[in-house]
Amino acid sequence: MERGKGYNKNEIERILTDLNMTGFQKKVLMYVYEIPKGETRTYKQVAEAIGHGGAYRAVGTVLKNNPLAPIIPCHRVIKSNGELGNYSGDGGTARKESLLRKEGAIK
DNA sequence: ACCGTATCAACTA
DNA sequence: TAGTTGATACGGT
Repeated sequence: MERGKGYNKNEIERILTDLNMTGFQKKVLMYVYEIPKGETRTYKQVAEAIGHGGAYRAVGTVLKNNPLAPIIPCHRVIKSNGELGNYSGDGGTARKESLLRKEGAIK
């Protein structure tokens, strides 16, 4: 059941608040945190899901600043074109592709 | 296929 | 307060 993170949605919200994150930042991070394994979401879809439809650019800005990189599966967020986009984590976009392929989210 | 423009939020000076 | 940046999207040429 537990993947080893040991964090709950409530904990994430508490941490984000403690980091002085704005509502937009928290919405994006929490939504991405709830993306199920094997599923991928586009930046635009995430933006619309949190109520900021056209803020797909801002979504990328948030993930780039992503203070919870090891706990939030930011690698599940891709471009609307089906491309992976970019990734500021260790290994860069190559790592992102590897993770998504491993989960079966992509071919 | 390539380039330019549109749009939104956060960061820095 | 204003200017710049950025892990994008879409349309026109």
